[in-house]
Amino acid sequence: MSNPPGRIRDVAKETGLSIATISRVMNGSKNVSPQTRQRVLEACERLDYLPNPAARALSTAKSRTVAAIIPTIEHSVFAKFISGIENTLSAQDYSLVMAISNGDPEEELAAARKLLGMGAEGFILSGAAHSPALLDLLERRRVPFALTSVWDAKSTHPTIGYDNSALAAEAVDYLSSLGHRRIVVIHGPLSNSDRTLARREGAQSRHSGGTKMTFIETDLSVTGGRKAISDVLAKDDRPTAVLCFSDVLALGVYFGLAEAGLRIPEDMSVMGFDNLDWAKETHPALTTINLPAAQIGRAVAAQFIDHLENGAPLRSTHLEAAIVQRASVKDIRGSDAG
Amino acid sequence: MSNPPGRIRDVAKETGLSIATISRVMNGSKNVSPQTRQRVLEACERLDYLPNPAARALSTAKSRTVAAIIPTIEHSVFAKFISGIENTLSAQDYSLVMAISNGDPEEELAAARKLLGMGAEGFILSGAAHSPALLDLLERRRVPFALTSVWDAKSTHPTIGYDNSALAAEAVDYLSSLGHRRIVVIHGPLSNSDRTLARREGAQSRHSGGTKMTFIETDLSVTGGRKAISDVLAKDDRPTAVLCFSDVLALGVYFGLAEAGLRIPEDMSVMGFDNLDWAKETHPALTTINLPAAQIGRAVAAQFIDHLENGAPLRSTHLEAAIVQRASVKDIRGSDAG
DNA sequence: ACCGCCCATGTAACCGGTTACATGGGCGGT
DNA sequence: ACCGCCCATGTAACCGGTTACATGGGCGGT
Repeated sequence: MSNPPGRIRDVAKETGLSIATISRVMNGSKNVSPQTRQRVLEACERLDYLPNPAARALSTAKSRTVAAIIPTIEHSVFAKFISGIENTLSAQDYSLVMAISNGDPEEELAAARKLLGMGAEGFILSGAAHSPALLDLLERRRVPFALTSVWDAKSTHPTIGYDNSALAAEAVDYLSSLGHRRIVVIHGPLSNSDRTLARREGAQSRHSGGTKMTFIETDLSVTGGRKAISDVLAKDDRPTAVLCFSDVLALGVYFGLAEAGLRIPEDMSVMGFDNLDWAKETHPALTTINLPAAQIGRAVAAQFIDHLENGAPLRSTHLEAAIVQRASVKDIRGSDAG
Repeated sequence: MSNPPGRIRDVAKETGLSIATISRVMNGSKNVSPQTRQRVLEACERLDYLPNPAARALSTAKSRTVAAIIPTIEHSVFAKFISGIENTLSAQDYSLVMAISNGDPEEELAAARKLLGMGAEGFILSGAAHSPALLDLLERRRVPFALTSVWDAKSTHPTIGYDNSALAAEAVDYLSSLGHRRIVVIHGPLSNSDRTLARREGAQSRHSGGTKMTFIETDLSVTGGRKAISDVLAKDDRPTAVLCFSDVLALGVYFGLAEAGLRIPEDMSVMGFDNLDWAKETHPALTTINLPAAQIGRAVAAQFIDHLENGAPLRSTHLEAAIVQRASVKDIRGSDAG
């Protein structure tokens, strides 16, 4: 029957009403009599009518599309983040268009142009560092954007996330409080990851007194973590604890230590960052920092909807992240006081 | 200057040309003189002009939007798959809209309606089993779709992926060939996952002769794998090999065996399915089946583009998946011939 | 020198919605 | 009984592109 998808004029014809009334029903306008509404709804059902989103977007000048650019989707933290965004957006009939930047500001800029060309009317960016050309582009076009997975009260742009620097400092404090004085920090590439940089700076801020801290940069992967720990083991001065700025790296450390015949936490303590699903299942269970990735996704998406529908300003929002104490860090106070 | 985003009529005014010519330049039509083209391009640059995608979609009746529905994005295999789709699509200025069904056909149907309402003109579905209402909906609206991560020559719909049943059978054959006669198969929920079901049936098809096979259904997570293996260890009749229908489950088995003080593969062999990034880094390195997730994503996206642009039919495509032999499976021929 | 064709460009209709404004029927208040 | 207001509904312009068809200038062939 309706070979080309039903159009609003078909529904009007079917019901004997005008297209304006059909449109009012579809948009939940109040000035429609209940009988008419009912009649229209039935006709829509019969004709399988779905309003054409392009036509709607054109006449309302609203695309109901939000863009997100993430460095990678293969890291679970970002997958959860995207999933949180997607859920919240689609519940309000918004679409998400996303792009993957591989952490490269130039790729990010190119992706943003594409997404703009797809009608995105809001941008969810990851991290605090971006090409000035990108920020300029968005500002010139008056497209709102937010920086996520970071929280920085001093930023001139809205930031929604946690305080990477403070969390890393907290992790070091935690290890110190349990008597660890020789700590190796393993982290992913600093280039193009301001979040990693912030964590490193936070850790470094605790680099005082009797604590010796060494930083190792490696690939952000299980492989990277494993490589890093084998380098550590090759040297003489072994740390008592390894702090990884991602659970993925910690998993590599687990395998590296297992291969070397070292036990966690008896021979070496290991702490992660992320609290991925499996972190509680490792052997021993991984002590880590719980990052609320899905929650950030939901929060930022909700803010965008509120902004686009009601003009509510985007607000910087600090989400809590806390240490989850499990079994991979040992209290070595007294036993090894040096 | 251009507070509202530049429109095609602004560019026309700026260059003294008509909107038709501007449109021709933007679409790469051949009948435009080089000087004019140049002049238009410069004006577009100056005015920061990007064609309004809604207007374009409305007048061409093409949204350049493809939908993908996946059961979850938190499993790396799907994250890679989506990433493959997204890359290929965006290179041709198509957008991806995606939804997560949690493996529930009703949620999938609801999501599909939303995505249709967002203008999707092609659907990438996961697995072979879907609500009849969904298939009916898509067929009635003449929206093309493909079933992915499965390959079934007998399906009436295009399937793009690997043969889950054959791969599982191959895995069992491989274990048998190394002397394993008591095999436990650990898999995720059968309900709503025809892919898991196909694998189970494939394995079962080898349930002949002297091989004893036991199937355990659990959550598709590290936790699930760990729970399953601890149930196995609690019983008397221990298997010589554990085949997991996901690397994630295998990781749980690794931790469960480590906790029980059992060594892999000396005390028990473990085999996975997926070949996730970290599989080569576990200790011992995991023998598994390499599923070409990103490749499927790229292949299906490329087919959709070709279909939507040139009318090329969607073709069922069989992608190779092969066993990756690493160190987690032991050859026990001779040592334990019973 | 002139005719005709081709190519670059323009005109205007159209895609399918939304919404400001117009219209008119019915009901309440006097 | 009549007036006026309100509410349900309709008319038509508009959003910003694309494209079929129209137009006219210049060049090549005779």
